[in-house]
Amino acid sequence: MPHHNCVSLVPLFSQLTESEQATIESIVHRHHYQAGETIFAAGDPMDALMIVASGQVKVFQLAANGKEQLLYLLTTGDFDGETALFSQANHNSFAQALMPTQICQINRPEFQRLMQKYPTISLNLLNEFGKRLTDLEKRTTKTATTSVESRLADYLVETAAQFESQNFKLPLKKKDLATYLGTTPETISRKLAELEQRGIITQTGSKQIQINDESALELL
Amino acid sequence: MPHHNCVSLVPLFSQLTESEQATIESIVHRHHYQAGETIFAAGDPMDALMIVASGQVKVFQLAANGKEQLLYLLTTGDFDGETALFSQANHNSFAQALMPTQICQINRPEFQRLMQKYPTISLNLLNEFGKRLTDLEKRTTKTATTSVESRLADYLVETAAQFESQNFKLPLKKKDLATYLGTTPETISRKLAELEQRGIITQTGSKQIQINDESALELL
DNA sequence: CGCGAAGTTGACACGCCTCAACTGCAGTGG
DNA sequence: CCACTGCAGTTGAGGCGTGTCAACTTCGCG
Repeated sequence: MPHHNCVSLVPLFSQLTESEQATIESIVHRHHYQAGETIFAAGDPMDALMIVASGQVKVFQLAANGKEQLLYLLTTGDFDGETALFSQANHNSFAQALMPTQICQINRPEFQRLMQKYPTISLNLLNEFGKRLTDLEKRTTKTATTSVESRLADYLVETAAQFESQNFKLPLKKKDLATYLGTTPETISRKLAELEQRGIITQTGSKQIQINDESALELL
Repeated sequence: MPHHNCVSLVPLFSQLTESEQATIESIVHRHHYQAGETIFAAGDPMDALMIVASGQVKVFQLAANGKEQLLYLLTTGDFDGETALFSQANHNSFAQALMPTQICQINRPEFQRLMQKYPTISLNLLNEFGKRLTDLEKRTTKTATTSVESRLADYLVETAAQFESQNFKLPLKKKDLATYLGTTPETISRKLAELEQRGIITQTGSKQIQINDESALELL
């Protein structure tokens, strides 16, 4: 099996020359996970940056009552685990592979050396953090202030934008989509049925969605 | 009126020598705001780092339906506006002074020069971003998965920890506390009354809270 | 002292969660 | 290749938490 190149996938390193990237590639540790496997769990020591080379990873937290909250869905080129690459700390979330997934890791000391050597990396990291903060702030506001219907509509519009198509397949199980939107699978099911009945969307296959009236979705 | 020193207040610059800090202090722009005044609004161009020298600032978003979500409460030494110190962008939130407040600002180009000159600043910034992300992730999970009662209890415990006392004054109006916790003033009022009736807390004065049974609060 | 904002309390409605039963689908092994 | 099993998704009935609206009280400040 050919080794997937991780480093070149990540915007984090994109300003570096090819030979610099190759150097980094050589200090990376590779792992493979099967669908359903746990990559890290809350409480684990956080000592490496994790890059998704291929596959799909869900990052989530568990509340005290056992309820799950999906925080991020990582695909090729995404990374996580940076939050405590500076100070020693433990993970406060879980990461689980949703399909066969290749992961590359760079452990803390090595990553810190890289940041010192190539200051552009910290700038990229800062930018990425900024994006995530902005995104999370928006999500927090949405979940706290609007109805499930709005949030779902919003999600559909955003997802269509990502796929650049009004007809797409949900990248998540409805169960996971529910925890992402802060609701339950039952409610998702009902709201989708309602949107379909109103003619705003059509559910062609399982997870296959066709948006008929985007403007209707946008005004919630 | 004596100029408050901003730079030395902020952990961001704490590794620098006094003379370096003094240099930075000299390029800072000062502003004064009265209670209720808007510091920036969503849509404004974001071109400066804002440091709170004294006073209190609330940072919030407005949802499409007009509802408010309190994101951060900034006090002396806190800063904001960094998210787009790298790429040009607009604010997506509002900032409003809650009392007479001194603000120091460093605009983008100057801040960028500083970061180049003193790499320690970007590391500190990275750390701060990490903390905020972790905090926001936790809050998102809480609001999405637990009841208002839990969230309020949690908030009380955390606030008591900050004040290092079981008897403290809420630093916010209940109205704002409500938007922070993703609920309404009425519900806050009722839940506090309920906690008091259960003997878990006592409300001595307006906004004055006395925690009687912290462990009861902790298990929601 | 008096005004306006903040906070309280009650009645009410409704969105959404819960629980449970049923259906559909995919993977597995006989 | 088809039954078997288990999980994903659907649908229904019911109840609870919390938002809403309105009236009243209290607080804070000029």
